[in-house]
Parts: sequence; structure tokens; C-alpha cells
Amino acid sequence: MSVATASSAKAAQPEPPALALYQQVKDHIARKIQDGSWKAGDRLPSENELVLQFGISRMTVNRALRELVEQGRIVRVAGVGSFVAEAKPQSTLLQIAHLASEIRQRGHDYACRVLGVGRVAAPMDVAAALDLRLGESVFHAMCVHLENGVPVQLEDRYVSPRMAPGFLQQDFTQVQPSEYLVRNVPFDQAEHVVDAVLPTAEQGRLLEMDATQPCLLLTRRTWSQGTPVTMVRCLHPASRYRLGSRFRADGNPVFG
Amino acid sequence: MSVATASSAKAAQPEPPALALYQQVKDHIARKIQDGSWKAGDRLPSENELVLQFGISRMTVNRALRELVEQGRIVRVAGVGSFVAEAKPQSTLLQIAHLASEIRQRGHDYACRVLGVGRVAAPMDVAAALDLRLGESVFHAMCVHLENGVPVQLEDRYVSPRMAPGFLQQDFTQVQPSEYLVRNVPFDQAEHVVDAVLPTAEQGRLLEMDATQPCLLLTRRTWSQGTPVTMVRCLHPASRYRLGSRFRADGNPVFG
DNA sequence: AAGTGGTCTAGACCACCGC
DNA sequence: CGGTGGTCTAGACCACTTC
Repeated sequence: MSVATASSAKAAQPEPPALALYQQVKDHIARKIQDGSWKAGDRLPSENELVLQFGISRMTVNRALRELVEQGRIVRVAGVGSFVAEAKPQSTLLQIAHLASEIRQRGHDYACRVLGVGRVAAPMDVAAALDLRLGESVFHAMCVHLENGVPVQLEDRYVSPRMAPGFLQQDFTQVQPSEYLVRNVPFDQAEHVVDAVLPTAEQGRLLEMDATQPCLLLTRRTWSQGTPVTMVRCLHPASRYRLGSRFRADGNPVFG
Repeated sequence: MSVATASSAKAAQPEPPALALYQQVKDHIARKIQDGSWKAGDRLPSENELVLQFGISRMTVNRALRELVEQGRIVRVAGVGSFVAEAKPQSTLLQIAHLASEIRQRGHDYACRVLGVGRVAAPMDVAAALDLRLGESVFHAMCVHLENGVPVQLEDRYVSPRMAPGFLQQDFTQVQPSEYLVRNVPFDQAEHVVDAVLPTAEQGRLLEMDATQPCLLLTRRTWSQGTPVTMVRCLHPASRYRLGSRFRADGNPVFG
């Protein structure tokens, strides 16, 4: 047996433990996907090709690929091949992701009012959240999302220019800010915090709601390779929006 | 090779597809855990024992057990054995689970005021939620949970007597209702809905808060084997409680 | 030393797909 | 038909824990 890039688990050398071979294959592929070398829909090498590349057995390659499927990073079709999965609609958790498609799935109209897009000096909370210096330049976008003409979300988003330099060139009436980021700066970590708040007078006006009525405030931060990408505050009139999820114990969450 | 309970994948018989062997082993073990035959902490048969029991190879048994680990149903320790995992603190999602231990982990005092425990006729919403007839008898419990003496949650819970006949016999100043249920009626499905609401005057009084301030309302329903177990509404003053979660793409959620 | 799980191999058979 | 993934086997070596 010949071992190429991998150091054999059977080697007599007193090396450090050395990552499991299947883990090395997983890492190799995950890196290619993460850094953009392989894009969504691209075809991966077949199991047999990987067997030759790494000089390991097919069972080991198979395990690596199987676990990548289960993490949602690749898709496999028997008789056809393995492919890089489409970017996941946000994290596995709060499926707030794709507000637009969620609304359309209900058979309703979706629209987006862009209130402002530009470059601002990072206020303290944003600087802290995105790991920037106070006053450093950040992209900012504010939109109202409407379902059948009724505002359901006020999106207040800050984006790190380092991670998404092309952000301002988008037409956000066509592509949602979140959509653009998911497609172009895939993240690998996300943090969600859910709060209940009363809107400010201004927020109440923009959401066309009574400012004495409560809102759900979802704050999300995402990271790519350890670097913050974006921080967004989504304000939802509670009377028009709620978060829900459903889980089965046999493994996979079922959203509804 | 002899095949016991499993029908061989290699059999010449034109049987229906037949579940994968590793899946049969998974199901077998999952069922034992689900129906209570094997309780949390119990030792599972070793890989070699399962090899003999099922008449299949160790790799196949290993895969079954590995996937059960990853689903959080069992825990394995090299050189020691495999064990049934502790009941998961609720679903994988909203980690609201164990309010008491969460509070204690912060180094704070936890206390519970039991406002009432008893048997009531199911109102319409409860009957619908628990799949009961209108007016059918259900258990009801209401508690206020306190952190350092300050109310952080008003718990309003309904429990199906069919699924948890011993519910009323508990001392809920000692054991939280949720704790009792997790231990005695393990669920396999859960549904969460998060809302923002203003408390009623009564709720505001019980939570010792200003009734013009918003609350997070978490409604949870759980099922065991397809039958509803409990429906609980947890009302949290937003100023004292928020929901949060953090996820990494490499598989496992990291709560914080 | 005996038992456990963790990993790996070099084959194998199968169902399926696309040509 | 050849290629793909899905599954399975009967061995193996290892590090580890327990006795």
C-alpha cells in the first residue's frame, strides 16, 4: 500500500497521533469548498479517483463522503456522482433564512423597500460585533420586507468590507442582502439571539405598526473562517411574524 | 455466514429491498431506548456481542453505533463500553430546557413558586394542541421560576393524563415539571414557537414586571410515539431573558 | 492479559444511471 | 456497457481501560 499526502496510521514512525485518514479527506474537501475552489453544483472526484489520489481504501473515502453528506456540504446521487451542495439556507437553526422564498411559498407577494445603502463609520456596538476599530468604515443597508404589501421585517444590516467588498454594487430590490451574502461569502459560524422589544417611534413608522405593540428582534452574526462577516438586526412585528420549528428525535429537524 | 433477525442483503431471494443491516441494528437499539427497556446510563452490548447477536460483521455494527453516537442517543468510551446517553436537554434547538441548571450554572440562586397544580377541563386551544376532546380532563400546572429571587419565567403547562398519569404526584418545588416529564415520558418530537407579546395585567403581576413591557412567549409541544405529551407556554420578561444559540458549520451546535 | 472502541484494508455484490 | 455510489465482509493493528 502506498500513502500519498496522508501519513499512514500503520506507520512504525512515532509520529504525533496523525488525524484519521477519513478526517483528512473530509478536511481536504471541506477546505476546497470553503475557499471557493469548488463551487456549488461542481462535481467532486469519484470515490475511486479519491482512492487513487490519497492511496487509501474505498471504505475510508466512502466514510468521509458520507459524513460530508450528512453535514449537508455535498450531495451524492447513486449512479451519477457527488456534487458540492447548494449553500445552506442559513444555519440549521432558526430557519429565518430566506424570508422572500418563505413568503412566496405561502403564495403571497414579496417586496422589498430599500431605505438606504451606503458606507458608514462603525458605531461602538457594530465595531465590537464585527471586530472592527471604532469608526472604521462599514457597509450598511436598511430594508423593509413586505408580505402582500404589509411590512413584516425591518432589516438593519452591517457588513464587513473586508469580507464582502462587492456588497454595495448590488441592487437590493432584486437580490436580498442576505441572499447575496449567502451566495458570495459563505459562512461557517452563526449566532442568533432572539429578543422581545417595543419598537421606537421611527421603527413603528417604518413597519406601519402601533409602537406600543411588541416586536421580535432577531440579531444574527455570521463568521467565515473565524472572521465576522455581517451583523443584522431583524425586527418583526409580533402580530405578523413568529419563529417556529419542529424536530424529530430520529435525527433530522423538520421545519414548518 | 449466518443471519439471524436480519435478512441478508446478499440473499438470492427476490425480497423487498430490505432495510440496510446497519439500519436494522440502529432501529433495534433506538427502539430499546425509546420504549424504556434500556435506560440512561445503561450499558449496551459490546460490538462483538452485537456481531454475534445479529450475525453480521463488526464494521456494520460499528457504523450503526457510530451513527447513534452522532444522533446523541448513546455515548461510547474507548476501552470501556457503550452507554445509553442521558436524555437530551430538550430538542437540539432552543436550548431552553433546563432553566434551573442554566441559572445555577451562572452561579445564581434558582427557586420555583408553584402557583397551582391540578386537574382541569381542557379548554379549546389545549384540547386541540393535545389531541383531546373539548372539556376532557387534563393536568395543569403553573409555576413562576426565579433567578436570584427575580421572576424570569411564568410556566403554564398542560399535560396529557394518558401519557403521564403520575404527573400530579410530584412535588414541583423539588422537581421541575419539565424535568419530571423528560425523565419519565421521553419525547421524540417537539415543536417550538416563539412570539413577542405584552403580558396581561395578571401575568405582569406574577412576573413582578411592568405590563407595558414586552415578553418572549415560547410555546412548546412534545410528542412521544406520535401522541401529544404536553403543551407549555413559557412567558419571559424580555428585559430578563433572551434566547440564544450559536452554530458552527462543521456539524455540532455550540450553545452559549 | 483481556476486553473495549477507533480505524483501516482489499476485496465483494448490488442497484442505478447514462451511453 | 462501464461508471457511480450503497452496502457488507473478515480480517487487521492500535490505544485505551480494567482487572
